[in-house]
Amino acid sequence: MPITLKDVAERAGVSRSAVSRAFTPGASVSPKTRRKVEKAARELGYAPSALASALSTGRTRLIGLVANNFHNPLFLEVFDRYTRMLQDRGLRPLLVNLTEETEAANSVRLLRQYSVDAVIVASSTLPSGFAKAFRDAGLPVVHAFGRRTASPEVHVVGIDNVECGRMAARTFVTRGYRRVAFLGGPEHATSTRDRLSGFLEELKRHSDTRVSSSFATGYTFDAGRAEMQRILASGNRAEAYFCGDDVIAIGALSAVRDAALEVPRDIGLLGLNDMEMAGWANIDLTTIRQPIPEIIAASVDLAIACIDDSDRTPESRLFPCDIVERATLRKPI
Amino acid sequence: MPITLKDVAERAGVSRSAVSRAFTPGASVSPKTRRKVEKAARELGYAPSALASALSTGRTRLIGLVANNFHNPLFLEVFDRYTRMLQDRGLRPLLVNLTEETEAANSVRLLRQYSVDAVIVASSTLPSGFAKAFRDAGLPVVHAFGRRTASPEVHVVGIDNVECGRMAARTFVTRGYRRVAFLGGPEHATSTRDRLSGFLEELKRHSDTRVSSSFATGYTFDAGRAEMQRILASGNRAEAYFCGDDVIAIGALSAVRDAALEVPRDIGLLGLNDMEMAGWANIDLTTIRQPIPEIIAASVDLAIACIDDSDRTPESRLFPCDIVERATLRKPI
DNA sequence: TCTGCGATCGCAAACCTTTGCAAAAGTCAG
DNA sequence: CTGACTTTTGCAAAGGTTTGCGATCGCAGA
Repeated sequence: MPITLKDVAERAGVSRSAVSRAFTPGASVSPKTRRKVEKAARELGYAPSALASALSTGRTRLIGLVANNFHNPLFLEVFDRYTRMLQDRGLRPLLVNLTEETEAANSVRLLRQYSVDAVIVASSTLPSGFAKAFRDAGLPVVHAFGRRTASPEVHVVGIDNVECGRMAARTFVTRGYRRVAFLGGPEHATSTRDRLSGFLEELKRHSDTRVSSSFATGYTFDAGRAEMQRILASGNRAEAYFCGDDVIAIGALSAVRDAALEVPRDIGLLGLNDMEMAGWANIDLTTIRQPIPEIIAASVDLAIACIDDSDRTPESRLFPCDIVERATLRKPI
Repeated sequence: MPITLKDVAERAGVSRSAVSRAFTPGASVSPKTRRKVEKAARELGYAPSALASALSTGRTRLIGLVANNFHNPLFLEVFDRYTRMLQDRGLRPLLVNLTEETEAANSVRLLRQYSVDAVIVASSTLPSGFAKAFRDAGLPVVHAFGRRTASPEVHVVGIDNVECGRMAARTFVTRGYRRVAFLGGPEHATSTRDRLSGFLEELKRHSDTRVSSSFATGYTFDAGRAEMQRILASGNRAEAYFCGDDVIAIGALSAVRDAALEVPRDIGLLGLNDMEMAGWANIDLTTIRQPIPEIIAASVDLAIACIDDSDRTPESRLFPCDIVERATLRKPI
């Protein structure tokens, strides 16, 4: 039923190889045959089978895009950019949803069955065992939004969470906040811990500041709101909070407003990520922008590089973040 | 390098066919050979190549998941459910991002190259030409979140937008609103038009109500906010607004609050979709819930059915919506 | 006309699996 | 033990493409 190389070859009066070469950039074909082939292909509506091609070349042009966070709106933007960037480079994303998946072996089997050329893990919370399992299965792996370690076992692209913590601390200090706090995501998450440690480290240099910290139970609106409510109820609040994520900050913001407090007059909030919603007029969250486009571009480029050179030594590429000035923090003094 | 059928066959001391059959549910294999094969496969870490299998069977178990809306947070939930539901059925989503794509031919070529078994178009705004182009290329197509037409050209799963409009109208009437309005998405979108026509139709039966309508320029927060600001500035506002989408409603809500008006005392708002955010405490939007899980399940089931019976006559499956009672509309009187 | 040399071309094998068919093995009754 | 079955097994072809290798072509120079 479908049109194959052979059909095109017959119609164009050339061999199958000629047709194949006409569709392979850089292959040796005379302009004349190329024209004949193109004409025949057009008339027949031929589309080369990526499957068969993959079988001979060993390249599927399929990239496993692994994610486990489908609740943070930021990831919609992430998917948008990944799919488009991969498409632009002639690659296709095979989306793998690891929500509730605990067994790396399953995902490995799945990715190997479809012989993806590489895997991009786009998650800050996926246990590192997964990335390692993929690598051990011989798949080139890039962990985007991952954590830099001293001797990385897979390629990592992301931000320096420790430096983000420092940046938050400096931001608070230069704006005259003296009693500050960290309102993180889940305590065990490595990103949370890194941000906190940078935050504390930088604040140590300012002996006139007091700092406290607490953790929301998840990277969600409700968790952020609940934690801020608890803080406010305790009657012992800080002047400004560095939240582990925009969505936590937005939850905290709602708790603050419900308590009839004003932002930034009574309490300051600083988010992290700069998701689209942070810019909405009713939120207008001052936040640390994570350079998503750069991270995504770098992870795709790195994945492509790994395909050709499958055992290049793992590297980490970290991108600097910057403050997006909005309305939930006092201006610098 | 990769382990193939042949390697397993040699190690198990059986033929390649035996191995293949051991992995094919329902094939005729003796328990003894099955055990031998399974043992060898396990020891070798064999994963059957979906590609080669696809080449023989003509089935890739790949489903093209086509979308063009990566800004409405609702779609994150949609992707989550699709990927998981497809995974559960042993199918894989090949995500195709059609943002800014105007030429259906490109997408057709792409989907044919990877010989997807079926295509699910998940979009309420994609021009119907795309779905038709896919169908004309011989691909089974299901249009989810699409529009029912008298004689559908592809399978459609979604909601009855006209009925949603009527439901909104009835809701307003039973709560004693007499000056009501429609604040739709882009005027040309068929979903917008259907909702409006149902809304107007139902209100005709209530001669004591006055109705007006206007349109946001897109299904976005900013567009909803801008349109509501325009309305408020005109000094001629209605008592309650039926918004074409939650995100528009949330934008409108922010404009209302900025104008120091109170919801629902001064102005009522009704959304459509019930996205996760609508339930956030600082929004608490009364809205018409679209039964996403049912729509997605039905569209996947339909797609699967189409694979086996590729020219079954197109049908539409529409699901009823219901009101989610929250805090932006008066209670029924 | 003949030689030499690239450029182009076609053959056929290879990639890995499935499956129709026929042969082999197993089962069971008589 | 035989014959009539049924179940299991292996062979080989098929599916669509790529690619190494040897053959052919076109063309320039002698």
